Amino acid sequence: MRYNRTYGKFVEEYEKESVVQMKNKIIATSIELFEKQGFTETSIQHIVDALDVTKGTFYYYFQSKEQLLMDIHTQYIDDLLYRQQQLIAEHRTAKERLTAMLHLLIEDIEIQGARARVFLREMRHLIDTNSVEVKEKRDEFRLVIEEVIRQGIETGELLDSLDPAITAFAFLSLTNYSYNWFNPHGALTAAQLSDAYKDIFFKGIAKEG
Amino acid sequence: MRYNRTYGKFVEEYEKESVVQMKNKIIATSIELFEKQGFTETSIQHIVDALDVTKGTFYYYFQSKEQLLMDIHTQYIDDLLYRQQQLIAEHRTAKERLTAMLHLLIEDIEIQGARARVFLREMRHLIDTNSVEVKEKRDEFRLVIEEVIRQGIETGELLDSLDPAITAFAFLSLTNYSYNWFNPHGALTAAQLSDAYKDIFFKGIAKEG
Amino acid sequence: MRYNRTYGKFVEEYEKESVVQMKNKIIATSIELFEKQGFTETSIQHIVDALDVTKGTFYYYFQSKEQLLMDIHTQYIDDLLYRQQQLIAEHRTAKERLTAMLHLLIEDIEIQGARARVFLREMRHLIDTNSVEVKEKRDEFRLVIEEVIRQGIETGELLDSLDPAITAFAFLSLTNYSYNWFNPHGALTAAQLSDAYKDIFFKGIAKEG
Amino acid sequence: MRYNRTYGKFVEEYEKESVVQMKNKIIATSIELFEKQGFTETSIQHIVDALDVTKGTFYYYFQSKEQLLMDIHTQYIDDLLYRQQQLIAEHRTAKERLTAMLHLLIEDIEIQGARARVFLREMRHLIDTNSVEVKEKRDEFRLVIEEVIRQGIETGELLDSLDPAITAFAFLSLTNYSYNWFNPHGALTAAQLSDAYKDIFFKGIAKEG
DNA sequence: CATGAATGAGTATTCATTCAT
DNA sequence: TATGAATGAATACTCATTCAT
Repeated sequence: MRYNRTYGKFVEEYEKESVVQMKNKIIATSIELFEKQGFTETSIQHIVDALDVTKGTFYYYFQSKEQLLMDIHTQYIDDLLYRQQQLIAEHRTAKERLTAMLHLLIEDIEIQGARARVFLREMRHLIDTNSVEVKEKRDEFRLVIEEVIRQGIETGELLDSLDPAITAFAFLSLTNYSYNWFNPHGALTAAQLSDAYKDIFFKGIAKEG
Repeated sequence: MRYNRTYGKFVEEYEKESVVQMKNKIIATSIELFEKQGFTETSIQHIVDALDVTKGTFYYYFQSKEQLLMDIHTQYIDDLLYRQQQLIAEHRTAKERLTAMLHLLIEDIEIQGARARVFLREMRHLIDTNSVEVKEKRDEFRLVIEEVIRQGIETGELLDSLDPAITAFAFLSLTNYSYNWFNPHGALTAAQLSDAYKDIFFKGIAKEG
Repeated sequence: MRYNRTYGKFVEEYEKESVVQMKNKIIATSIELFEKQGFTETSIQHIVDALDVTKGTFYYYFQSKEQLLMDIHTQYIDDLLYRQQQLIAEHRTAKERLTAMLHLLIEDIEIQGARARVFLREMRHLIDTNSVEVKEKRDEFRLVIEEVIRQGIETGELLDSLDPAITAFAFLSLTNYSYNWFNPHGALTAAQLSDAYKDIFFKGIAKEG
Repeated sequence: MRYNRTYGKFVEEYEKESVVQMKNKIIATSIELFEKQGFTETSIQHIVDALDVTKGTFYYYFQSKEQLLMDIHTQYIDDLLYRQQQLIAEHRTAKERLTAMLHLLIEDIEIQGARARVFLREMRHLIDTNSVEVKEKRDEFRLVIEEVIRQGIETGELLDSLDPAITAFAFLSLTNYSYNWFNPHGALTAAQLSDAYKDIFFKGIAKEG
C-alpha cells in the first residue's frame, strides 16, 4: 500500500504485524464510510459493523474517534510531504516541479480518492493540538509551492508580476477543489485533467497576454 | 437585506411580514452558528437559545433542521443566479463577464462570508430531493460560466485549445476554494485577490505563452 | 416536605410548580436508589425506569448525574445549616445547644435516613467546585459546633482541658457514624440513642473522672 | 510487612513465595488506587498499568476484581482481630484495654491509612457471601469491645448506667470516623488524637459529672 | 506464568422532533 | 403564535472478563 510507505517505516519497528494490520483495516473501512457519509454521520457502530467486530475492538486500537481521524490525516499528509520532497529532488525548473505536483495531487484523487476527500473535508473535526499539527504540515506543503514559484520568478521562468503566496493558493485551489467534482471513473482521466490545468495555469485562457 | 431580494418575491405574497422576519432572524442566527460550529454540531437548542425563544417557535417556522438548511441554500443560490443574470446582461465580452463573476464571488466571501461558507460546506446534509434541487441550480450557475467561455472561444477572445467544461471548473475552483483560506479581515482585500486571480486566470503564470 | 423548606423558598419563585414537582420526584427516587446501590452503581437508566419516564426527561431537569448529586447535597446541607441556626437561637447554654444538635442529627437518620446516608457517603463523587462548595458548608456546620464548645469552656460549663476542634470532631463522629449501623426500625429509638450518646459525651464512661 | 502476619501463615503453606509476592504487589498497588479513586472508579487496566504487567497476569492471581477486594478486606480484618487478641492478653483492666484499642485503631490510620480507608469505605462492593463473612468478623471485633465494657461495668470500673452495645458503637464511631478527617501528615499526631479521645471518652466533656 | 486481542453489555449524555396547552 | 415537557433512538466510550497462544 502506497500510503503506508512513510508511516510504516516507524510503526513496524515497535508494533506487531497483526496490530498494524487490524489498525489499517479499521482505517481503510473508516475512510470509505467517512467519505460516503461524513465523519460526524459515521458512528463507531457503523465502522465496527462493517468490519464485523465489536466496539471494544475499535477502542483497543484507537483511543477515540478523533484519534482515528488524526491517524488518517497524519498518514495522508506525511506521505504527501514525502512525495513532494522526492519530486523536488527529481526536478530542477519551476515549471517541471509545478507540473509534477499537479500530476501528483490530481492523480491522488484517482488512486486514493476517498482518503484525499476525507483529508480535505474533515479536518475541521480535529481538536486542539491535532488540528494545529495537521495545519502546520499543510502549511509546510503550501510554502514549498510558494518557494518554487518564488524561485521561478527569480530565474525568469515565471512572470515578475506574480505574488508567490496568492499564486500558491491559486495552484492549490485547482488541485484541492477538484475532489468536489472530478470523477475518476468518468470519461475524463486524471492525466487529461492535470494536462488541461497545466495549460491553463501556465498560459492562461486569454488569446494574447 | 440583499439576500432577500429574490426569495422575498415569492414569499411575501402569501406569508405575513412578521413571519418572514422571524424566519430571517432564525436563518441569520443559524448561519452564524453553522459557520462557527458546523451544521451537525449546532443543535436546535443552540439556535433557539441564541434567539431567546423556545424550540416550539423554531418548529413553527421550519418543518425540520434540514428544511432550515435548505432555505439557507435556496436563498443563497437563487440570489447568486439572479446576480449572475444581471451581470451577464450588463456585460458583453467573455473577459468582462468572467471578471465580473470573479469579483462577485470573491467579494461575496467578504460581504457575506458565513453564508457562503455554510453554502459551500454543508450541502452534504441536504436530503435526497433537496440536494438534487440545489445541485441543479449550482450546475445551472456553472453552465452559464461554461457557455460564456464557449462564446469567448468562438469570438476569438479565448484560446481555441480550451475545454469549456474543464475551464469552468478551473474558474470555480479559484473562487470556491478561497473561502477555505481567504480572511476578509486580513491585509489582502477581496478586490486585490480577485484582481490577482483575474491576471493568473487570463494570462497564466509563465513568462512567454 | 421538611427538606424543602429553605430550598423551596428560592425555587418556587422562578420555577413552575410542575417543574419543581418532577425535579423532586427524580431526587426522591434517586436518593432511594443511591442509598441502596451507591451513586456509581445506580445508572440513569435505573432512575428513569423506577420513575417510568425516559432518559430525555431526566436530562431535561438535570444537566448531569453529578448535578443531581449536587442538588441532593445542597438541599441537605442548606437545610441542616438552617436548622442549626434556629436551634442556636432557641438555646443558650453549650449543653443545651449540643444536646439539641445531637437530637437533630440522630433523628435525621430516623426521619430522612436515606438522604442523610447519601449525603454522608457519596460526597466523593462531587467534582471540583461542587465538592469545594459542599465542603465549605460542612466546615461551617462543624465550626459552629466548635464555637459552641469554645464558649462552653469559657463560661465554665465544659472542661478547660478540651481542645475545641478535636471535641467537635468527636461530636460529629458520634452522630455521623451512626448511619452506618443505627437502624431506625429496630428496637432502639433515635431518642434513646441520642440520650445515651448525650450521657457518654457529657459525662464519659469512667466511674470517677 | 506487618499486615501479612496472619494472612501469611496460611498462605505460605501451599502457595509459592513468588505467587504470594506478586499477589501482595497487586494488592498494595490496588489499595493505593482504590484509596485515591475509589473501587468502582479504578479499572483493572489502571492496576495493571501501574504494575507494568498485563490483564492476563491479574486474572492469573485473582478470580475477579471483587475477589481482590475481598482479599484486602480479609487481610485487614484478620490482622486487626489478631492484634485485638494480643492486646486483650497483654492488658487486664477495661480502661487499659480500651485505651490500647483506641491507640491501635487510630495509629492504624497513621501507619496504613490507605488500607484502613479502603476497608472502611468499600465494603459495600463485596458480594453476598463475602460481605457476610467480613461483616461477621467486624461484628466479632465489636463484640469483643462490648464484652470489655460489660466486664468493666461489672468490676466497677465503668458506669453502671452504660448500655454496653451502644457504648461499643460510640467507641467505634470515634475511631472509625476519624479516617474521614484525620490527616496523619498534619500538626496533630495520632498519639495526641488518641489521648484526647481517651479523655473525652472516659471523662466526658462536662465540668462536673 | 503471562500475553494481549476480542467481547458484550453497560454508561452518561445528546438531540431532533412532537404535542397538549 | 408560542411554550416547554416529554420522547426515543442514537452517540462515544468503558470495562470486567475470557481465551487461544
